Amino acid sequence: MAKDNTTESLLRQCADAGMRRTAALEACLRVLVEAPQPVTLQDIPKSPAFKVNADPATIYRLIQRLEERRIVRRIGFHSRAAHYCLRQQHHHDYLVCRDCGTVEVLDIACPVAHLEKQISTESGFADIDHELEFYGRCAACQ
Amino acid sequence: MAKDNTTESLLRQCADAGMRRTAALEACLRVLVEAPQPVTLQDIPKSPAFKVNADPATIYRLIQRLEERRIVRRIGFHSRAAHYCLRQQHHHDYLVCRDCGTVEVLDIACPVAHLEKQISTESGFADIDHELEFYGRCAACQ
DNA sequence: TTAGATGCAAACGATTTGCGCGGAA
DNA sequence: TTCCGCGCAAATCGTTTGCATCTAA
Repeated sequence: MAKDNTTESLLRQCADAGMRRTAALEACLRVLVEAPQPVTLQDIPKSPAFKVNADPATIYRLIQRLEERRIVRRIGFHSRAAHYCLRQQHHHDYLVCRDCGTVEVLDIACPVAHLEKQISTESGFADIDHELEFYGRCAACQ
Repeated sequence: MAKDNTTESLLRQCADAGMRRTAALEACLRVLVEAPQPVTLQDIPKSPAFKVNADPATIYRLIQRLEERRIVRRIGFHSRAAHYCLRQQHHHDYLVCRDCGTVEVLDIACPVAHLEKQISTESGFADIDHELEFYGRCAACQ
């Protein structure tokens, strides 16, 4: 498979936002498109979908630009490293094991999306989104 | 003011959980009791409520033990440093500015507490709690 | 007396930044 | 041709750990 449509459309979106079309950018986007769950900066070059060489600093700066342009979303979890996923994908909430760090994507209707507008009005904050994670001990760690 | 009841009761709780009653522990607890919002490890010794000298490593290990005993809760936000607050205090959700990092405590009934049991049943995870933050741009940063 | 706490200093891991070269537009 | 993006290397920052000493119980 060369470039699937999704990666291609993201690349166009990046170009429209003033980013140059480089091999590293394309590789990062492809990893994000194929990732079943949020990835860390170190995960990215390890993915088989990442077919070029790139310096960690380059990946860092790319993701930073993608985040500024609101193409990717940063997620905290509780690990030392930040995780990232595409905003274009459907919003998810997560279930994380506090012992082993396993992340599961929750398949529930997000229960708080409707609060954003209300909070925005009451607080004066703009561009509100949210992050919701459940933490517990997974079956294997109990 | 010497030792308010809250700090004193936490100290007892710690003793019951096998921790020794030390000056550093008491100072940490007092800072947490008085903090209007979650604090970082570096914030703790800067607080006027922290009246002794203590090494960062000591504070780190104290908070770690308090977290293991589930006396304090860790919160991610998106800053580099983790934040901590007392679990005994009423659970809160937060509104954070993505530009300046300001944290506001949200005064809303938490909309997801009731989901924890359901998620626990469906996933096999135990001891579930959650973290919910809204991110936006505060009035000053717009 | 003695297991748990502390201080000091060094190790770590994940970014984060400065700089000069190279390639997309 | 220009300016953005890249690799390389060094600097930061927030922990995290090893070890010898101290002290609450």
